[in-house]
Amino acid sequence: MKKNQIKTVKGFNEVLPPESFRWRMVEDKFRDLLEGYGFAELRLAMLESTELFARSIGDETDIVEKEMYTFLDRSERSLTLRPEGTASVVRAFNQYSFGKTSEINKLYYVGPMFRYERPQKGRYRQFHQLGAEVFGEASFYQDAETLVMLAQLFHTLSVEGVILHLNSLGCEACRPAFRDQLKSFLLDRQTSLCSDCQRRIQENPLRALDCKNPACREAVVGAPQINESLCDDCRDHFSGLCGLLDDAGLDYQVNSQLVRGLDYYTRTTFEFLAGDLGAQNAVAAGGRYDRLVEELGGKPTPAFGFAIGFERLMMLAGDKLAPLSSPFAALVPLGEAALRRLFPIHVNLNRDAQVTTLSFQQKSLKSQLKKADKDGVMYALIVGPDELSQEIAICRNMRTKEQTQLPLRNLEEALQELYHEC
RNA sequence: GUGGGUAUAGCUCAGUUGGUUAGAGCGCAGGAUUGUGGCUCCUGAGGCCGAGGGUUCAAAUCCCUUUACCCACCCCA
Repeated sequence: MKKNQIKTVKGFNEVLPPESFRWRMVEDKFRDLLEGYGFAELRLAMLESTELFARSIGDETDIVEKEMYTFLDRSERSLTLRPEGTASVVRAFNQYSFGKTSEINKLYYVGPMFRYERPQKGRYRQFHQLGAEVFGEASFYQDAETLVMLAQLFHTLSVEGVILHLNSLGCEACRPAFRDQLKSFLLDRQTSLCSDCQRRIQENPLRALDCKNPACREAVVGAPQINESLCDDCRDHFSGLCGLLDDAGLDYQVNSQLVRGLDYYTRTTFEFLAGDLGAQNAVAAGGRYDRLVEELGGKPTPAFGFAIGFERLMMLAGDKLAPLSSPFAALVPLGEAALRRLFPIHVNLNRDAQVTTLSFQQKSLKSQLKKADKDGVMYALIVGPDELSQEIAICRNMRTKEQTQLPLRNLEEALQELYHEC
């Protein structure tokens, strides 16, 4: 690395070949699955008004307090690179009045998110999420459909050992009472909590349940459980969902400590946890957020959504994907005249798929065949001065070493035919 | 923001108590075979030893500073 070499900024990792091919395969599978369930893609802005995230994610959350890329632009507006996708989707849902044109809206997105954190395994400052949101459906059937769909995605990608953790956070009817109950529980044990949790008692007491500090974990043993104070509606919603998951044969663990780092969730919340991802073990997470659309200025609209960490998904799925396909044949010209003759055939054949390779560099037969072998082609089509004068091409089967002659005049059609045969 | 580790060729890594011109494997290029791939053999290109400073006759090696990367805490997808 040269002294003045300019490099990517810290934590902004790029995806290079051949990894980029694998990303495309996984992304395509995600799109196919989601579109099969009636979702449509939204391609949204990556830069938003800071206020959007402060209002949706919650200004007491770690994300908003210390992890956002926030700056003033030349007009002194406070802008933020999006740290997650849901806020933007809800903003768009309201801005473009999706709710008025259709009862149910199912939307998905794929793209980079930005959080200013110390990078480590499975965590980057620019990372990518595959996410989806469903608006206008309050039924627990929707929660179940979405969770089963996610499990299907993992199955399609041969990702194993991912466990669904599930909880309900209640709604505005039952959560306030629980919060108060939890608050007084925590206040009694205030001195044994970490400083973060002491601060959280007032603004975000639920978060203390999820703290990983050993002292806090011990202190919250015996804390009031949210699922014991759910209202009847929330209880029915949660047990209805669990019943549907049982019917679908989808395993899950109810985890009453599971709290999301974002404030907007109500009722169902979940995480898909993977055993072999190290410390960053949540590969997908989400839940229901029935109040957020209204809080961001829209009509009251129930909603359910999730996001998948693309990098984390790739760590689980990456090496199980099908190998990359090879080009079918190598065109091997010897001399300028042969190259010139083969060029139009080459470009015509590659219109829809990579059928042929062609070197423009006048390399030796030996090195061209070497390259053809490395590329894994089925055939090499050799055309030199001798073949040109006889109007033929030598067609060498790279596996059997068998060589036949093809008329140069119909070479394009002959290759086309061979290609479609295999 | 807090710890720990690492930094030598495109990649993976050796490099002794400081001592001539810094090494291997893989990869890349060429040749052995004037027009036939994989195996083998030979040859070659490719390095400011992360950067800056210091100690020394002499530094990849010792000291200081700094940066980047990795892992963990934290947070989360």
